[in-house]
Amino acid sequence: MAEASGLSPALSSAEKNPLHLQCGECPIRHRAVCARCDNEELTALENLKYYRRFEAGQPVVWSGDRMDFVASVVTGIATLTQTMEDGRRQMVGLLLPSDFVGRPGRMIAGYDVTAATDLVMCCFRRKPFEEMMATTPHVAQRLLEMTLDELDAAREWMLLLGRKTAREKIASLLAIIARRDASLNLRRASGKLMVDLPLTREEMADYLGLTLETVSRQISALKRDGVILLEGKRQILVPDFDRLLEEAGDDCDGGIPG
Amino acid sequence: MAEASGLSPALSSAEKNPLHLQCGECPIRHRAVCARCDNEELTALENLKYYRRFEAGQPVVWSGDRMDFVASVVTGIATLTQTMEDGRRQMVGLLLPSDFVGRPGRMIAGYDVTAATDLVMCCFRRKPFEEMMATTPHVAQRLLEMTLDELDAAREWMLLLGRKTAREKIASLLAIIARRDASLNLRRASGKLMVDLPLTREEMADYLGLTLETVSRQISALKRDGVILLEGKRQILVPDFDRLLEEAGDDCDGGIPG
DNA sequence: CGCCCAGTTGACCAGCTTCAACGGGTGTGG
DNA sequence: CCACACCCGTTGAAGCTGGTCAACTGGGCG
Repeated sequence: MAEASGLSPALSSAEKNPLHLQCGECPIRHRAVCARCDNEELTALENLKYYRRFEAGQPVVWSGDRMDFVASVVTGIATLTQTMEDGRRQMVGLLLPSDFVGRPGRMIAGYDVTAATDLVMCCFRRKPFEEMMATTPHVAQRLLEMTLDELDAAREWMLLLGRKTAREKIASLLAIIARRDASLNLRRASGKLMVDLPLTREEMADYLGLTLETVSRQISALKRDGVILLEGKRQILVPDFDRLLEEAGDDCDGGIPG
Repeated sequence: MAEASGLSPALSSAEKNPLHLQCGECPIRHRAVCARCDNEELTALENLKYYRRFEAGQPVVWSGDRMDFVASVVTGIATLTQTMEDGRRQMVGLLLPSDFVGRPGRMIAGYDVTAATDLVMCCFRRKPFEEMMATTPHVAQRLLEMTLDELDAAREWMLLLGRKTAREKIASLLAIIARRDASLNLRRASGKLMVDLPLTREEMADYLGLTLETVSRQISALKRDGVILLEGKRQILVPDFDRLLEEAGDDCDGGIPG
């Protein structure tokens, strides 16, 4: 994917390949690591950045590989997974648009990063990005904020993994995805809504610390009990979001305020 | 450690209360949020800080409470836990000396923080600390680094919670504690070593997503199999650290390099 | 058409939880 | 001083949740 510059009009037809997008028109401008940058900083980033695209299923990096860039997810979904020698896998992060990949100061990737759907990432070579972080405060500030948010999310996930039942886990996953894409559209999740599942049953299982069979069974059970309705395999209709939250075992406010 | 100023000999008798410690003599000086500060910044922090002590078992803050300070653990251990309405609990953080508590920019605590042992914390009122973060880069830089480390730790914990067996969980916990207090003493964990368990069986269970009975049984099993030896209930002798790592199911290098 | 992949469902089983009893150490009050 | 309670920890027995193994369906595609 991602052919070279101005040529090859055939390519952009099907995929609208954003070989270079102005930061000002970027869909994640207000949420990503660049959110707080002023115009000057943005220009600096503009000169540093380049886009990469990955097809669904492709690896972005493998754990242990050298990784010379950091990046923001622009569109699509990526997963962060850890694998044990015997093959047991656990997803440890779900990267949605505006989420950040890579750790400044570390050049070896700590996790497998995989494109779960077709994916566009806005990349920066590590070194220049680190220099920018050292000289301008806004990038570092925003990155701290985002990292703290991710830490909160990871901790909520720990509660799910350690203490929730399979049924609660499924309901929680649906609730989280619903909330995240409501917040992307600046809405509040409630009432009747549609959740577009970007993951296979196996990926959900990796996320939830379950097997794919259990995921399938519990989705069927939630459907039987009227908590959800399936529209195909990946589209899920939630008739009553509060009911879903009950099933998830969450406090109804759904986590950390502020 | 550091008697109180000049006065109140009665107070310092039983507990050696460090009512004020010079930053230069602080045991966590080189690892805490202040690690990178220069002398000037350190003086500023010196004027901001105050110590608080908590007895084992005491709450530091409850989730949902207003929290007007942030703090570093100086000595002792604190736990971060989340609780569901029906009482299920999951520990989401284990705070050892030099670890940071509280989130700049947020005034409501997101978790229950409890002293697992007698605890001394170096506290800063939130507002002045936030101002300091905004004006001097070193505190914010170090906090970002620490937060990224915590995120890595949380993700390793997710693998444990989601995919490891009870036996592996116990072995992992012992390995983590051994590594952490080896690194405090600037050693490398290996060969024969002693682990001082600062937690009750129930707290371990909360950490590992198990019941206290399962924890007890698996510790007994590891003892039977010669992986560990008990010296009392809380002291554990590990004859061969590599063997323990095998039991933990970890890669032998034990996690993220760099 | 046949193959592969994602998903569903069933039968059986293992690992962990639940419930319960018990032991040892410590603190307290008669 | 002992009796008692309480906490922490250990161990046993039984039950349930979720894992394992396997068969089957339906859709997409060479």
